[in-house]
Amino acid sequence: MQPSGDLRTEHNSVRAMTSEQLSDRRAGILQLVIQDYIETATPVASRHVVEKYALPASPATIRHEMHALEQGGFLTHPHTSAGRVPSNRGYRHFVQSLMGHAELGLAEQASVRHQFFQAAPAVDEWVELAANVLARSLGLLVIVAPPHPERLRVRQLELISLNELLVLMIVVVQEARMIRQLMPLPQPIEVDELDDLATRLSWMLRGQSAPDVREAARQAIDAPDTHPVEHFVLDTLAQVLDRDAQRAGVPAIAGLGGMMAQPEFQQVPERSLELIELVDQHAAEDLIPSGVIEEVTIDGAMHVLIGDDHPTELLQDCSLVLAPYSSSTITPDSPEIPGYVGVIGPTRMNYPRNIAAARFYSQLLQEMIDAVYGVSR
Amino acid sequence: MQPSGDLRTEHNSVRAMTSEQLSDRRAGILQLVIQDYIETATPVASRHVVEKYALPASPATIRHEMHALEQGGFLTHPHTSAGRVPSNRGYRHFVQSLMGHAELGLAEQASVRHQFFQAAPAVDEWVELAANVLARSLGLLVIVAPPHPERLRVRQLELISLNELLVLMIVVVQEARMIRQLMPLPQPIEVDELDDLATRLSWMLRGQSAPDVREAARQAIDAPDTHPVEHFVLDTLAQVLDRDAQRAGVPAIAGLGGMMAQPEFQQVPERSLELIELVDQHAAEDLIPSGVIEEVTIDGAMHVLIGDDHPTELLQDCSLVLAPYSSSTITPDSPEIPGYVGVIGPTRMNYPRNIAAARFYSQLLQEMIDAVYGVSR
DNA sequence: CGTTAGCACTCTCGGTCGGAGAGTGCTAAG
DNA sequence: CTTAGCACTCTCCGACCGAGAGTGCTAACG
Repeated sequence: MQPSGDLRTEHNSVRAMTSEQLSDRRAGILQLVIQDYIETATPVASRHVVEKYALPASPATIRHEMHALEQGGFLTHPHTSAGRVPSNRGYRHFVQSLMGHAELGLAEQASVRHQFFQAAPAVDEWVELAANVLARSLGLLVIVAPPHPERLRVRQLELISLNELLVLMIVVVQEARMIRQLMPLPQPIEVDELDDLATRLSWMLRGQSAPDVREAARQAIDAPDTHPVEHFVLDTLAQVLDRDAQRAGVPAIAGLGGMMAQPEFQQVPERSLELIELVDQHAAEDLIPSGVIEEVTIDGAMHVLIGDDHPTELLQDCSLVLAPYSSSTITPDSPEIPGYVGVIGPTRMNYPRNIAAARFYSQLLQEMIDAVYGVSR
Repeated sequence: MQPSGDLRTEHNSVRAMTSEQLSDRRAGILQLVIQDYIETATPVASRHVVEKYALPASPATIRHEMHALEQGGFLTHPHTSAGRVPSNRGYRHFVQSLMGHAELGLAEQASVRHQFFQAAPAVDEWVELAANVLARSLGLLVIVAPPHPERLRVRQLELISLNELLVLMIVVVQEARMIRQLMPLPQPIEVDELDDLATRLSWMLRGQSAPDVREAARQAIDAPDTHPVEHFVLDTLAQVLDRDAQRAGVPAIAGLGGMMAQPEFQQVPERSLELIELVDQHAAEDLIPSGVIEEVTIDGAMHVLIGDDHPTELLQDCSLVLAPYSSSTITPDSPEIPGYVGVIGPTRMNYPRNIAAARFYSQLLQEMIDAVYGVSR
């Protein structure tokens, strides 16, 4: 799956706009208003926009247009005598039609790449790094998840005796992850015997996943001449494979600080508190609705959820930019749940920049993973 | 080092109190005021305390005593017509002399133990778990760090060929940690040769730490008949040992949500924001002053820092309970930096409970580590 | 001399009021 | 269609006020 330039927003099937196409000027004004509001976070007044952008029209005219835009549902104003604020619909139209396609600056791209090549070459590290760097650069909440296989398949098994009754099990799986597990034995075993067992199982299990291992464990129980520890090891291995398949996909979350510094969170303590609590508990599943993850798994396209698209009440006034990516190791017999780069911020977020950034980081992560894990022999 | 029941607070050498010993009644009132304030977070009035605790005296009398306590520096009041609030000195006296010795309830102890035995047996997991469970139970910020050796010593080395030019290096160190490192090779090497190299180096390096490995690398360069990859492997190994010694001690932080829910943070957005930012960046070193860590490394005793003991301005109105612990694997030739369980909350924290909890968790962690890693053969 | 009732005093808190400022919507003229 | 003018509305902010809460002081009492 190649991250496509294609952009999905919810509601995009609903072409409610056909009835009232926006004139060029009107669209231009909408764009200016949205850009200005994104920048200043204050309702934008007709007069302000005229002066700031040196429009060839009077405030009254602009007011007229703004009024029309409000009728169309693209703008609102918080009270009679305040400037205009984009509505969710306004943002949606902005993202779909008004805003151009942006890329991250080359200097920034280079600097980010540099940091990634400095880091230790492990997916977890990259994911963590991506979340931190991106969060810092955007000042928003960033959630980055690694792609992970649905099932892990054994590649190599090592058993290291720590003492008579304690063994360290190391499993290298096909997907180049590594799992370690301390294993207290039910009965002692000789070091030599343990080594033999490890090499034998390592051969036997190559390419197998949890269900296969379970099957092997069942057979080992029936076979008369096997060491009792063998069954125990197989059993533990199966458990560990399952457990780690779960754990492989845990996302990194960063940027709570920047997020809380956004003006929309300064005044609403109880909403802030909820959000802090979610992040504190690493509850990524509550921050990114599972429905979108499913869609993304199927179509692999970037998604932008704006405002009340969001099912969680907590994030009513927030938007989510989600850029999925997969490793190229994906094959029919080892299906994979894609990773993603998610940016969460107030609906008043810098969409062009955030979308470009999420796309760039997701592509970079994909590249990095492919470069290192892509070709296995 | 056994976590001792001994309790240190800063300033405890200063016996400024000798000049004015508190009468029994006065001390009792101080205790009531502090307990009440800890419970309610509102300034406590003379009348309130009389009614709530059915004191055999009138509000006026209590007022008199409170006045005296204020003269002595144990209480303050925020403004003329508010109840009394404990001062830092008041808290300090409370912790040192007034509050009794508390233990965690047996039911809670059992439940926590249970959770620990459920978890995967790895120090990192325990540390993470301890931070989460404790934070949730106290509703405060909790920082838990694992003890970690100053130097890592090699126990076993594995080299797993992923493809022609990419090798996964796995180092098991004496301290039962495991390090993995992906290593792009400067030139290809046969799989058999790689296996040989691994077993040979594994023997050769057993018990050695980074400086020794560096030395070995230097010798390998001079020796004429060694495969050029050998030097490269040794070099990487030395780097990795150093890097991981750093990384081994990273603390887990949890409980920001509960902390921000404390009334003292509801009204002060900019202070909250700073704190959120520190936690977001995992800046444990800014939350726990390094001076205390040093002291703790030397004397191994619990410490309680109250209010302006804290050098960081940010935590002026906070207290820190710090319970250090070490693994028993510590020997003269492998010095260890102790781990700790730290609880940070407003100075108005439940000291007896928090101290008991920190002590219990630190002892539990020590037990767990000793049970699994203590005896190595 | 310690204790207590009484009372004046002080300060916060919440609500109301009013003026300044900001923007809009409407209207009528260009 | 555009625009100047103007009335209207709503927020924001500071001032003000009264109620309530608690203290500190004083004087009387056992």
